[in-house]
Parts: sequence; structure tokens; C-alpha cells
Amino acid sequence: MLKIYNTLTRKTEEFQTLEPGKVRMYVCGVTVYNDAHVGHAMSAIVFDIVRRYLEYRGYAVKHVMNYTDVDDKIINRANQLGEDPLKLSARYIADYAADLKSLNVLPATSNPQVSTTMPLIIQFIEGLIQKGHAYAASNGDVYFRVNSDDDYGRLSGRKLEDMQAGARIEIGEQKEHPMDFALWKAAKPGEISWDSPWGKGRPGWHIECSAMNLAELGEQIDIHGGGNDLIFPHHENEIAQSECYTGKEFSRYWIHNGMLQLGGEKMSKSLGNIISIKEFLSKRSSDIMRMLVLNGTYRAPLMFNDETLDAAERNVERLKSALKPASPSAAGLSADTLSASTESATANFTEAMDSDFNTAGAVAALFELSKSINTARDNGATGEQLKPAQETFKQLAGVLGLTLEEKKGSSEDEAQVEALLSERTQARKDKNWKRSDEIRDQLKVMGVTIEDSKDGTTWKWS
RNA sequence: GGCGUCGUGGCCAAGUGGUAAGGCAAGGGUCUGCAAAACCCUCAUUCACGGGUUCAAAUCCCGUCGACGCCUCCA
Repeated sequence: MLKIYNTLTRKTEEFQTLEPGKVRMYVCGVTVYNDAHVGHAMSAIVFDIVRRYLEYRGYAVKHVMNYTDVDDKIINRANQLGEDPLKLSARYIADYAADLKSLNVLPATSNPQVSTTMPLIIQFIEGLIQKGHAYAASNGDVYFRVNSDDDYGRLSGRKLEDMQAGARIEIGEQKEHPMDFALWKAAKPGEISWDSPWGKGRPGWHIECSAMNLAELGEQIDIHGGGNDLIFPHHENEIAQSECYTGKEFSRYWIHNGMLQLGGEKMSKSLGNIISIKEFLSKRSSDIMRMLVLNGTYRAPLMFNDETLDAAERNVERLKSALKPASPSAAGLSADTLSASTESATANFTEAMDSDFNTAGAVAALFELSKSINTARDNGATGEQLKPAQETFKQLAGVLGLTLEEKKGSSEDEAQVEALLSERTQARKDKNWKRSDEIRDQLKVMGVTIEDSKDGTTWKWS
């Protein structure tokens, strides 16, 4: 039985879907105006794992991830670059999709955008006004009336009275209550805008997600996810809008990932301590990023530094070792030692993942199995004997989204490596250790690691 | 100041009442011409601190200290 920690109730609860066998999941995506960073990667990977595991458990998952392509920051950036804001965001949407692909994150079932959801957003706001949950100000802004929602604050555990200290009404805003938030913002001169019953303008940040949820998944969903920095105000406001509009409970489970920590601080655009996904992937593999996430707890802060990354890299290498083929000279094992360990590893894997996606425990189960496979191979197991365990191993690693693929080089480089290796093999036959070690050093510089064994020499790019 | 999450070995970290998973690093060993990889062994009587509940607590309760996140945009 799968259990999930629900931010809404602050408890770990049994997972039950609205509709048997089907999961409707909405995850807040990114605002597209510059390169995505490894913090975004963490979030994308966390929910990719959630999705993959739900599918492994037999659910049909409808996974929606939005793109915020209408926003102040996009407009500012577009002005700086002298580019059309929607062109700018289209560019970064393509860019982010490519980043996700290189991180082995499965594409969402759909990726709605604000700019193409405009009629529904307007309809949504009109509905809220009709029900008395929103009001239009004379300047063309529309605000959500927080006092009209008795439950306001229940996701973040705040009370309106407590929040007023920090709240301020900006100059030019015409709010009834300091915590009222914008559903629609009147256009400033020269800004991109859409026609509405309240004049030209554009949507506030939160309403888009409520509208897209409704459009893509209906009035009620099973899982709503995002970074824990979105709990307030974004998700709080989404709940308020959606529930006031439909009169029904919006999402049953709220899942929030913790923040990536760089030097003891959250990595974020505003702090400027950013490492982009592209920059990361130019130095390390996507499996290493994913292993870093798997090694931790998705809800807790994740330490991102050379030490934790090096450990993740070693972990990936260790897992890869389980997939090495049997020795060609293997005599075979007389007894089957692997099927029992395969079974127990699978059980441990599932048990861990069932406990609120305990990926660290799931990886530990993979290490167990990897050790059993390697021991069997060392003891002379044949390829046939290793195969079932290795297949299970690959399947479970795949549920976590690990590729366990070796790096690839160009064919010209490979030809050169092969030539050097055959020279080295001859040198070793001649017991010319000096030349043999020279070649090994030379290959090392080229980025090639070699391993000698009774059955010959194997190599890989490192 | 308010709300929330959390403090487990050198590092990352699992474990929410029954006597401390796993990985990295470190040390020793098997194998190897030497390496590398793999495998074996060693590595927290103790879970921030102080009280309390219990036959029994890292796990529950109270307090203290500390870290991080949110309260403005943020995955």
C-alpha cells in the first residue's frame, strides 16, 4: 500500500485515487525566461520518479506540467533583449523541454501554457466575481477576496491575522484587504495584453494553474506537486480559487519537494547562486544528478556540492557494475543463489518506495542486488544464470529513471583506443610492463579507464 | 516577529515505541606484473542538549539551543 506525505494534512496517508487505477497529477512547471538550473532539475526528477513509480504500480497517470509564459519577468527580459515576449518564452520552452529530455525525465502528458488558456482564465475570473469571491477595481485590476474564503490559509497553516504584519498594499493597488491577490492585472502602456471584460490586461500568477487544472484534469485531481517554496502563496491561492469556483475539494494530495542547497543556501534565481542544467551536464552525467536526488529525501533540503556529487558518481558506477557480462570462461554455478536475492531486493525496493517514495531505501535495495549479482559473477555464474537478476535490476533502476548507460565516444576515437589497446596487449604478453603502463597512462589522459582480467581487457570512457 | 520542516558516525543518509539500513571516505585483505573494478573484513552501546511518559524511546510529550524554508518573485 502506497503512502504519501500530504502537505495539506501534514500527515503520511494511504494513497487512494478518485477514480480506480487512474491518477490525475498536476505539477507546477517553470516560468520561462532564462536557463533552467539544477534546482528545477531536482523538482522535475522528483516528480518524474513519482510518476514512474505510480506507473510501475499499475496506475495510468495523466501528468500535466504547465509553462508560465506570461509574466513580469518575461516581459522585462523581453524588453531588455528587444524581443517579443511570447517568442522569448517559446524559445525557453523548447530549451527546457530539451533539458528535461537530457535528464531522462519523461515528457508530461500535456504542457499547457498561459497564453493559450486565456479564454478559460477570463471565464474563471468572471465566475469568481459572480460568486462574490472576487472584485474588479476601478483601475482594471481584479482581486481575489480572501475574506470570502473561510479556509484560506489551510495549506500553509497561516491565519489571515498573522499574515497582515508582512502584507502591504502597493501604491496604485486598490485592494479591500492587504492579502487579496491579483487575478487580473491591467496592462501598463506598451505591455503585451489580452482583451477582457475589465479592459486590456493579463492574468495574475496563480489563476493560470487553477484554470489549466480545470481544463486538463477537471474539477478534482489526485496529486498536486511543486517545490515547497510554492506552498505560500502560490498553492494556497490556487486552492482558494479552485475551491471557491467549483465548490469541491481541489487536490487530495499535495506533494512538495525540498530545495537544493548550495553552500548552505537555497539555490535560486534571486540569490544568483545558480548552476544551470546545461552547465551541470557538461561536466557530469544525468544519472549523477538523479542519484544525488535519489540518495536524499525528496522533501528535505538536498546538499549539492563536490563531495555529495562525487559520492553520487561512485554510486552510479557501483550500480553499473551489476550489468557487466559474465566471464566468457564461466563454469556456471551449481545452485541458483540469485533468484532469492532478486525477490528480496524487489520486495525491499517496493516497500521503500511505498513509504512516501523513500528513494534512499530503494537504492539500498539495488545495492543489495548488485552485490549478489557481482558475487555470483565472481563465482562463475554464466550469462544465462545472471540474466533474470540483471533484467530485474535494470527494470527497478528504470523505475527510478536511471539509465546506467556508459558514456559514448566518437568512432574515430574508439578506433584509436582499440589500436592502443592491442599494442598494450602485445606489450603485456611480452611482459613489457613499462610500455604497457605508458599506454594505460596515455589512455587515462584520453579519458579511458581500462580493466584487465583473465578474459582480457575491457575499457570505458570515464 | 508569525508559520513550517528538521537536527542520526568524517560526509550524504534510512529508520516514528522493541534495542542504529545503505552509500561515500578511511584502514586491512582476496584477485592482479602493477593498477582498476569486484568481493570479504573493520568503522555510532549511540541518534543536538535538558527533563518527562513507558517494562522498553533515535522514535511519544515539554523545554532549550541550532539550521533551513516560507511570510516579496522563486522548483
